[in-house]
Amino acid sequence: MLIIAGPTASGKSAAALDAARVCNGVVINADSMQVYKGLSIITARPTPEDEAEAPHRLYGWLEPDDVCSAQRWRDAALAEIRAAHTAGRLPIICGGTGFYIQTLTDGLPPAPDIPQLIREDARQEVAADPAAAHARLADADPTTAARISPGDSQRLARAIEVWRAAGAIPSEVLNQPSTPPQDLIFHRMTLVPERQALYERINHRAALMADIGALSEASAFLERRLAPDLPAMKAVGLRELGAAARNEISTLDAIAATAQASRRYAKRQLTWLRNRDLDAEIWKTQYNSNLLPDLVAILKKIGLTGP
RNA sequence: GCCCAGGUAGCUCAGCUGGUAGAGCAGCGGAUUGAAAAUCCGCGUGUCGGUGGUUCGAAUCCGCCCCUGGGCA
Repeated sequence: MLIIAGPTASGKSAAALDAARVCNGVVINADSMQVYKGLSIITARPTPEDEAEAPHRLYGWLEPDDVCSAQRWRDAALAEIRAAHTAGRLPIICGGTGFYIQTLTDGLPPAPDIPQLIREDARQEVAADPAAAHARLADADPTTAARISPGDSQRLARAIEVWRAAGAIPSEVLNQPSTPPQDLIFHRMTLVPERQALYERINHRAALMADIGALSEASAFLERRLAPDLPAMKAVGLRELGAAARNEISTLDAIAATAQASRRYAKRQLTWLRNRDLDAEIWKTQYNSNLLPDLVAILKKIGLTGP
């Protein structure tokens, strides 16, 4: 199977679509926001026209108030990969959520299911007094506390909910070997555009989104009045574009804020790709060039397509 | 041509009476063990317009020059 990664706006989707056409593939989404319905423009999902050209999976497959997770995505992706192989198609994982892809390639240690009540309690405990929560964790589980910054509310709450749900400290619960799938061969490609060109592309794309209806998409989504801490509510630009739709801020300001948040996101992705995806083939790309010939050459080299 | 006001970080600007400079924003590096487009940690990145001078010492005082904005002609 093929994995195409890269920061936001690096051209992953187009590359994946090209690859799918060339070698009878099915594109499987590995983006934590594109999994939700109702966020197409804002998350730059492949268009219906794109989707008509090759099978696309795990795009918009969850309701907006649903909660995806690395585990959940991994299970679904593995099922899609098996299905593709059964159908004689090449699975092409495409997305910018490095953590999701890591759970696929490296596996994930088993962990307890967290009852909703425990999850909420843990969050409240951390919100009420982060320092005290961190201190309690440090008391029981110094190893885990040491790797979590006291200000990192998300990981702190996670550690506490595992602790509560499992009835054992996280360093014991999670310290089990993860098992990567033994029967899958991963061919990894990472698209890395030059930084300035990437930022320009991001800026341009933010303006384009507003032109093609991002404001009304955002306001329609926000009218659902979902809990603000649901994952889908954290899509870059959602709040800003919604505020512009309600005339609370100018469209120009919303575009600028969206572009800036996207640039910061892209920077974090690049950090991940640089330091985590060490066995990936790095593709230093330029936007004005046609990637297809290189892509075909690589696919042939690794035997994923005929002569 | 003359008179004002300015020229300090990528941007907007602070820097009192001389002791080789600091805020915000932007940016950069890193972490990432099941909500990751999330969450968190770290970092000023500088010919103080140029050039002479005064001084132990100049972003700061003085001369000349250059540039920008405004005003008067």
